[in-house]
Amino acid sequence: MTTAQRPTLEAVARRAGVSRATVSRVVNGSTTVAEEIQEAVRRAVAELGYVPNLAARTLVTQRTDSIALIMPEAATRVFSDDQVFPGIIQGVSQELEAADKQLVLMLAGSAAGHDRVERYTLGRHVDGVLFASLHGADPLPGTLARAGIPAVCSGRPLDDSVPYVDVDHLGGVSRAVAYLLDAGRQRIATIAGPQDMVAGIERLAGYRDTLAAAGHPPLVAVGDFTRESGAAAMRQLLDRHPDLDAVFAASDLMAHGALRTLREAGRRVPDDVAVIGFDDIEMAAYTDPPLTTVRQPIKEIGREMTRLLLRMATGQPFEQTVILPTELVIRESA
Amino acid sequence: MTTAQRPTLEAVARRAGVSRATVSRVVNGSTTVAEEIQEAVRRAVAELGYVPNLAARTLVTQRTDSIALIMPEAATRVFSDDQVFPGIIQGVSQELEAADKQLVLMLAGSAAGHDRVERYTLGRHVDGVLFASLHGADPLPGTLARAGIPAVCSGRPLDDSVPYVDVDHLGGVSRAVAYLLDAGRQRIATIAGPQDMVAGIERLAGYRDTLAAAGHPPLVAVGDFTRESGAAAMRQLLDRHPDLDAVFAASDLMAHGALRTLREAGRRVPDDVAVIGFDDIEMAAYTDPPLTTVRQPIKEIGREMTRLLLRMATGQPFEQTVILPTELVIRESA
DNA sequence: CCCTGTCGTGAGAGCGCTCTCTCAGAGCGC
DNA sequence: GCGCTCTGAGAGAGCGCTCTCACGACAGGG
Repeated sequence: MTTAQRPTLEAVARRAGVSRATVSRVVNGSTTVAEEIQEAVRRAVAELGYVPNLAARTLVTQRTDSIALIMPEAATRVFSDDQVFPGIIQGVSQELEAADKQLVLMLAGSAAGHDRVERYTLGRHVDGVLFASLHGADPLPGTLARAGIPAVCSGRPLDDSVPYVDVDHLGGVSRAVAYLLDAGRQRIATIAGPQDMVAGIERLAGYRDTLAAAGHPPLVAVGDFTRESGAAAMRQLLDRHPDLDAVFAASDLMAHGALRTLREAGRRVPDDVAVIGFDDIEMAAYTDPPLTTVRQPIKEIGREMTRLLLRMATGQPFEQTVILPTELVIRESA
Repeated sequence: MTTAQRPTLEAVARRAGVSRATVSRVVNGSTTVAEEIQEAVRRAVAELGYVPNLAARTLVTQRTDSIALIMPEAATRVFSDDQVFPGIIQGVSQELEAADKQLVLMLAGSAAGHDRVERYTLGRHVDGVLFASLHGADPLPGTLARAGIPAVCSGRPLDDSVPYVDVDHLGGVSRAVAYLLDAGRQRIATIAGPQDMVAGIERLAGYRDTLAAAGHPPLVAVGDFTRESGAAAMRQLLDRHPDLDAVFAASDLMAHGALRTLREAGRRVPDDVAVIGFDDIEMAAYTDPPLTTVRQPIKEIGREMTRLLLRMATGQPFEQTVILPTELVIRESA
């Protein structure tokens, strides 16, 4: 334990022959300080290797210069290989880096974990809170909003309590289904996601609407975004509708599971059954056959959430809703 | 902005009819306070919804109760779908939660990002630093160690400057290769990982050693842990050694790429060529055929790193090195 | 020439907490 | 009954910073 006492403002001030206040002004970029004094202060800072003590600053400014990113640890989507998790983090991180703020990551798994998150965020230990893939109707965003703590969700919160960033699920799904229809597919089924998550709900709605508009009946099985659930749902669909000739899966992972089931059932893809997924994860290009899918800009979600939050935190005008575009990526499965 | 003034120690003290010091004692779990007074204080805390101001506490205790996890943003391994990243975070997070500390996540991509990490960690804004998959010979761990700031790496740092946690690469690889030998494979090739990363180096060494001990010549191609590189390396190997009958790939992603190349080349797996990967990522169970691979306990790495760091930070005795076991998972590709 | 305004700097008061030091009072031996 | 130790609680000093306010110097207008 080297106890090399770190230099304080005081030390810098003495060395530069000015007052603490002046050093503070220079360090924080005030323009009202004479050029040569600024120079002297900066030299002293460099010579002493001065680094401001954030705790002391926080104590008086009431800013922490850090924001929390809350992720539900248990959520299937988060820790499987669908890359939503790393993608969002990466986006958030980039945007925070530009703003010179810190990222405090909290995985809220257990009930105890949730309490901890609540204590920490409501205790104003961060300047704002980002929620990634909310599970159901968590009251925390609303609570934070009421406490005046900026918060942003990814995906529309069920109670509309805070601003959110989401992708155009409906548009993406609609394009995917339209593509299948254009290709002459007659019996288009879907493997839907969990119906307590916005992504699950919206993607199913998009499927229903587009199909209804074309006068086709919906063929629905429900999964939970995982491969296993996709494989199981596919079996169910084949049982109930042996004549289906296309499937839209609400996640690439489920599409992957479906692909396996189809192969086991002896159906050729895309000849017998066309398959389209959603997400465009890394793996989608490497399935057999490569997966046609709806790409969503995950990293952008993280970035937009962060931008929105920072605007809220600094009192700038901000939108209640940001919707990012999705895109149909054509490969070989459809 | 609701400016509901948050209650301070002072307020709690007044309400409970005691001094600030006593409230502090109760809040921090000192035992030298009479039971009924503790009770009164706790009631006041609950009634007022008091939450300690961490910044104020940090200012005097010099503890921040948070630790930094540094990840190289650019590293191929980190943001592809090999799940090393989420796995480590999850492990770290669980262990920190138990210790009631916060996780500050920093992605050090650019040179500017690296500077930022250095300033932040050397500025003692965290109680300790965790490095995930170091790239080459980063001097930062050593610098931190010299500054008396606890740090732990995943994988042996090239300069041995700080304690580290790693898995038993050699043992795992050795078991995999021995398994291939036992199955009567004669021409066993490897797709190695990048040779500037410990994981890449050690896994290749394990392959060489085991093969040499059995009197077989090494057949080596080098990749960078990604699918594409695995596919390319496999092509190279088939070109150079058309008679090979087994491949050990240093990552599942590369094994996946190799699988595709082998299929394109008309080789059957495992009949013509046996394939073994390393990592046991989620996807390994879903390749065609399902991948035999060496499992490494990623989440445990995160947990062990954190435990080690916390021990260092609290001045308890700690090991310089923790090696976690690997395990051969037999599926169908070998 | 004085008064007012402007600009740049310093003095000093806290921000909310912990921790040392002090002190009151209880218990006990002689 | 005196003085000792011991326990439990309070007083008060700061941790390092920001920010308001005051103040001196100088310029310009009356």
